[in-house]
Order: sequence, then C-alpha cells, then structure tokens
Amino acid sequence: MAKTLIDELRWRGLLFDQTEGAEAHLAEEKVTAYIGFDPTSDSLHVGSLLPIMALVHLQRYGHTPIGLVGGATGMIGDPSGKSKERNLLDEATLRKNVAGIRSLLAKFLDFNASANPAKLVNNYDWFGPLSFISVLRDIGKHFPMSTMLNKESVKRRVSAGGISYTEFSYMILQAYDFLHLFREEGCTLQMGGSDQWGNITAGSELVRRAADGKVHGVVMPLVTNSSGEKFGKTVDGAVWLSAEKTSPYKFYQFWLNQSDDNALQYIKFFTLITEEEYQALKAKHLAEPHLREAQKYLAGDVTARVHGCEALARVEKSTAALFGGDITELSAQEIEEVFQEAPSGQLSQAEAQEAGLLDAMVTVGMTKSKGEARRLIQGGGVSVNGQKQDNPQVRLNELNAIDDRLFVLRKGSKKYFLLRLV
RNA sequence: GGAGGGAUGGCCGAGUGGUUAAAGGCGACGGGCUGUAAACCCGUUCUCUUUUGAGUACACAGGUUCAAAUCCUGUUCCCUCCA
Repeated sequence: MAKTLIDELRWRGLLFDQTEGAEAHLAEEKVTAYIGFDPTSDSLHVGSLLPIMALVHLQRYGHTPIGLVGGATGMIGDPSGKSKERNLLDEATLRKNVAGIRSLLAKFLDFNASANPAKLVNNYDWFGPLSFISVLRDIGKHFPMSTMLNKESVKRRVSAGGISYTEFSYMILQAYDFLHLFREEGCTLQMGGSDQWGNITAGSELVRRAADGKVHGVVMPLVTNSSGEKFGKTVDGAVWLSAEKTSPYKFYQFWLNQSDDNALQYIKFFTLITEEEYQALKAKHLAEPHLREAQKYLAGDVTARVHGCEALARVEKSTAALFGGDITELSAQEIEEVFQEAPSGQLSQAEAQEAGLLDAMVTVGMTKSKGEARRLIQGGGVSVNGQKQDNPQVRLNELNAIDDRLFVLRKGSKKYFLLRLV
C-alpha cells in the first residue's frame, strides 16, 4: 500500500489527533485541505513553520493546499489558549499583515502546479459582505448553545474572569470558514495545531448540519523544546521568517544552537528529509554527536528554504569566520550584514582618536559604566575584532579598525556590538 | 476586637550597637572545559570612579549614641494564634 499523507505525518511525529475517517478519506482520494493563519503580525515566526510544512506535505501527496489568512477572524481574536481578552487590530494593519503572509507562503508552495495548485484565500472576502442578520439566521441556527459553552477554551475563559461576546463568537466565524470552503472549493479537510481542535470540530459540525457534508480534521502537536517551553522565542524575542525582522545569520544560528534532542525532532518537523535519510543521519549524529551533523543539516535546510541558497552561503561563510576563523577576513559590508541586529554605537573619527576601549564599550551599550567595563576586561570577557583584550587602558587608535571604520566588540562568546566611525 | 511575629541587596535568607557594602544559597554576567551543547569548575554581581577613592543603602519618618540593619517613638504593609 502506498504511503499516505497520514503515514508521512505519523513518522514525523506530526500527527496529534484526527477525526474519524480522516485517514481513509486521504488514502482514497485527492482532497482539498486548508490551514488558517493568524495575521496578527506582518510576518510569521518559526512557530508558524509547522502548519506551513503541513501544507507542503499536502501538496507533495497530490492534495490541494489552501492557505487561509484570517483577515476577518484576526479582527476578532481567537480565545483558544489565551487567558485574556485580545486587543483588536485595525483594518489597515491587517491588510498589511495579510499581504506579508501571502508573500511568505509563496516561498513554500507551488501556485502553478497543473493538477493541484496551492491557493490563498482571505476570509475577509466572504465575511466582509455578510450581514449580521444572515449570520444569525443561516449560521447561528446551527450552533447549539450547550455545545458552545462546553468548549474547553470557553469554559476556561468564563471561569478565569470572563469572555466577551465578540471572542465567544470567534468559533462561529472559524466554523463558517470551513463551510464556505467546503461549498466553494470542495474543501474537505482542515489541519492545524492541536489548540485548533475545538475550532476544527466546530467547523465540521457546521458543515454536517448546514450542508449535510462530511469533512475531516487533522491536528498537529504544538511545538515545544525538550523542556516544554514555547518554541521560537529567544532572549531577543521571536525568531521571524522575514529577513527584515530576523537576519538570515541569526535565523541560521537559532537552528544551529538547538540541543541534540530538539535538532533531531525538528529535522522531522521542518525539513523534507525522507525516513531513510533521517535514520542514517540520526545514527551518524548519535555516533559522533560533537560533529553536530543534525544541527547543521537542520539549519542549512531550513535557512535555504526560507532565505534561499545564496543567503545560506553567506551566513555559512560568516559563521565560519566568527567561530574558529578570523573575523578580519570579512569585509566591513559583510560584518554589517551579520550584525544587522547587534547593538551599535558610533564615534566621529576625531572622538575615536581620544577615546579608549572603556569609552567605546559604554558607547555601544555593552556596559553601563566604565567601572563595569573595566571589570569585564579584567575578567577576560572582551575582545575587539576577534582579539581578546586584557588591558583596560588601551586606546582605540592602537587597535585596527576594519576598513578603517568598524570595530566589532564582543562580550562573552556570543554577544556582539558594533562601533562605527563616522 | 485581643495576643504575638515580621519587613534586609534581582529573589531566598543570615545578621541584635563598632573592620557589615552586609554570611550563605539561587539567579544573572564573565572565564575554563566542550560540540557556538549539557554537566562541572573558577571569578564578578549597590552606583560612579584614572584599580588608591567617593556616594548611597537593610519598609517609611523621626529620635538616642562618638558610632545603628541592629536601641527608642510614630506610620504603612504582611503573617500567625484567640474571639
């Protein structure tokens, strides 16, 4: 028997739960399926990579993937997993966010495939013209109050201080998405994170009642790291998928720094590795963990898919220079790119003549005071352009600036600061 | 309403008149080891400073004293027991 999408998800650990009959349905025919994306920001972060990959797998198995951006639902706010009422986004912001997500999804999915081209829809398109009266008459009728009140997300919120009518109605909107796509696109499957289970079953319930149709749901586990923390957050904030918000270098580093367990898990989640290749890689990694084959594979694969091969080559060069290599091999321009998000400061050429290293450290914000800067140097925690500094008295003009205009100050092993001379 | 206990640095927690900027632990930061890891080991951790030095600090406000986190008075907050 040929491998099915469900089999694929299963070995990857991406199958959390499915409605009855979903597996048979996917095995028997090519289906149209959708996943919703929340447009609360103009970019998606790595947490959204999982549903994106689910769409990719769908398409690879010959099914037709639909990405749904929640232009309308985003204006309401999903109460699932939230403990507080959400702030509502205004229309202009949402429009911008929807456009950003659209361009991002385009990197992963084939919109020109002859048999099963991917599609993108925005539920604002069908909710916009819908009148309140017709919602109450045609949709609301199919929602028994008892069912809605029994939803886990609602119960939790009611006991934890309340939920507004607006957010309470969210599940109706989301369920209607499914009904609409079932009618217009013949869509018979919705996927999502396991936190979407309630919304998905509400949708299939509505399709059954309102259109007498049988539709299915498949949910994936929520990604956490091995200690159960939320995935995709670093000390500097979320890791985004757009180069403007998270530089390719930092993106690459995020994946490269995953622990062994997580790296192996994430390879199954976020790359298209085959099961055979995976087993081979895993065996190799376990035999020689210090080589970190798993992390390198993961970082390389995901970075290439999100930012392109060219960007990957650049960040690999920078990584090699920064860790083990010589930072002075990089041009000032390359350094600027690597340290796009690094804190920085600037001094005029004249000021730099006068300034010492201590002043420079305070200028770029590495330390709050010269006293602290002095202690850090004495503790051996400071290097400039890759050279460890042990003399707090050193003047800047005794050190060589890269291309006469840039100093890379490093605190500890990974915190970088840029000092520009202007 | 009655009786008692307490408030110390990011957190926990010692300290009851004089080398106490305040033990110890946690956290954070730096170093070593290493795989840009985990574990472990070492160092730093009130503020400013040209390492000497100065200024603030033990709930808040006053007071006693040459000298107070430590004693006294008042205020605020917290806890326990009794009603």
